[in-house]
Amino acid sequence: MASMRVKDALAADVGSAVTLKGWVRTRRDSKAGLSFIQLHDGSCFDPIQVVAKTDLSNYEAEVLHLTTGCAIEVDGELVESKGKGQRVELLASALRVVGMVEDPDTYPASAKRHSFEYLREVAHLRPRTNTFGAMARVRHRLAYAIHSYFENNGFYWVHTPIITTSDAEGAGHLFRVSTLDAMNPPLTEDKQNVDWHEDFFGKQSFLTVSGQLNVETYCCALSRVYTFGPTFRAENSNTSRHLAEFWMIEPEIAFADLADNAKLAEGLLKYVFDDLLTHCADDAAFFDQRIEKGLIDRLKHVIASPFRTLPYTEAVEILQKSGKKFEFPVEWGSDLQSEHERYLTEEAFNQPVVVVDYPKDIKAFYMRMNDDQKTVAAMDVLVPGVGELIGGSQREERLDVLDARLDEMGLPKDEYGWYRDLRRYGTVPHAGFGLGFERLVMYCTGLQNIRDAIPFPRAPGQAAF
RNA sequence: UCCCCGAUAGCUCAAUGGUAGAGCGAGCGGCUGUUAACCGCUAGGUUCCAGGUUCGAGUCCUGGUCGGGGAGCCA
Repeated sequence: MASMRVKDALAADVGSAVTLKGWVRTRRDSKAGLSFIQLHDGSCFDPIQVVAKTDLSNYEAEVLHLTTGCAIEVDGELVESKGKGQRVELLASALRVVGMVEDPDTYPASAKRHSFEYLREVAHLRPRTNTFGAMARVRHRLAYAIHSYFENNGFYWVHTPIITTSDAEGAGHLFRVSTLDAMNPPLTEDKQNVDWHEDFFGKQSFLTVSGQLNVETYCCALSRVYTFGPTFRAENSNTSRHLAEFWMIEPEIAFADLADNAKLAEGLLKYVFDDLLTHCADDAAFFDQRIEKGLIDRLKHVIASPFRTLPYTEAVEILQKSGKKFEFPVEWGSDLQSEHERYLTEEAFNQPVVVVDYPKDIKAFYMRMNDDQKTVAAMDVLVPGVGELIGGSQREERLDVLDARLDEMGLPKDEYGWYRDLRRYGTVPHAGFGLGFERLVMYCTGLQNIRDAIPFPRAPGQAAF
């Protein structure tokens, strides 16, 4: 008897003899001499209906005691369902209990609605629910689609380091990595500081906040590269859009400018949205129905719309002339707030908008100076529904300009030795962007809290499981 | 980190300062090719923690812990 996934069984021919293995969602008994068991194994959104009749040897002893969460194996034949709601069902010839629920009365994820807040407290069981099973599958498919897109377009995946010794990337607080004894660290001669020379790497080390600077080096050799891995921010920010540990996709392309960068972002987003709607149709339908109405139409709208490029300066003028009352005033030189971004992409244009050429004072040192000496070649991709999804830039490839920017921002040049070397030995215009993976998952599922878009969320004070 | 809100049964929530309640889930029974079924019965509580006010506190006050929403920061 062939062991099969529920997903395949639901599509298989009537008459097939199969074995299915999974967990019980619900059990309903009929005194006509049978029980209906909804069995799921995570292979797809839908469970399959198992029909267990009283002639099973363990019907009284075990089947009638199955509750939500029990693990079972079922041998049987796929038959046309006599009831409504499903094409086929599994008529059981044998049912083996693999793992019972110890105390059904206190099973934390019973067959009822639970709040997302509660399920975060039982993160080891939340994948058994519709929403988090679907989230996990969508997450997988998005990651797969991202790799596929890059593979199809000649990119190489570069594994940038998790541990770095650069403490001057300027992207928030870092988590320290150390093997020193926290209770009794070695001190410098004057006893005023910890002597980091004694630490594992001979200097201070941290968890990475971005793979960008590293991936630029491979970009300037392999031409088209990307990173896809975890990043860490020790910011004490407690919001529905921030995590201490999150995954980021950072492509980097050589011999390319900001327009090429925007085109890449557009191509990537459209590809992964389309792939998701094709390959996770059942999960997408669930999110569209139960989490955010109109989700699928929103994604289709992005797929069908050209992305509009809009210089920051024009964006500010549009916002100022909009007559719209914003909580924060709009003026040239300050960063766009979320409400401004939403207005531009939702009301002003109703299409994805790529805002480019931001004032240099609000952007990072490595972004390429424009000829006006006031703006840099940075871009934010704004999409209807959430606002900013991607941030990127053309990188400063001219060493003298880069050095001037480092000086201007008070950053130590000696910390950027290898980064500056790239500009001395065959420098080339290049560009890239960062896409927060969990924010992409949020956008594709409608989930409102980023902690529900990752299997095991890490946030200030939260690292159980 | 700042502002606001909250914490009562396994879960979701009620309860004017005066005997702690319901729905779901669970157990038992009934009924039915059922669809998060339906009907009945039963069990289930240190009302987040520590103080305080009061004849009396789930309720009011102070402090703490945890959670949620918003802001800042960003991806």
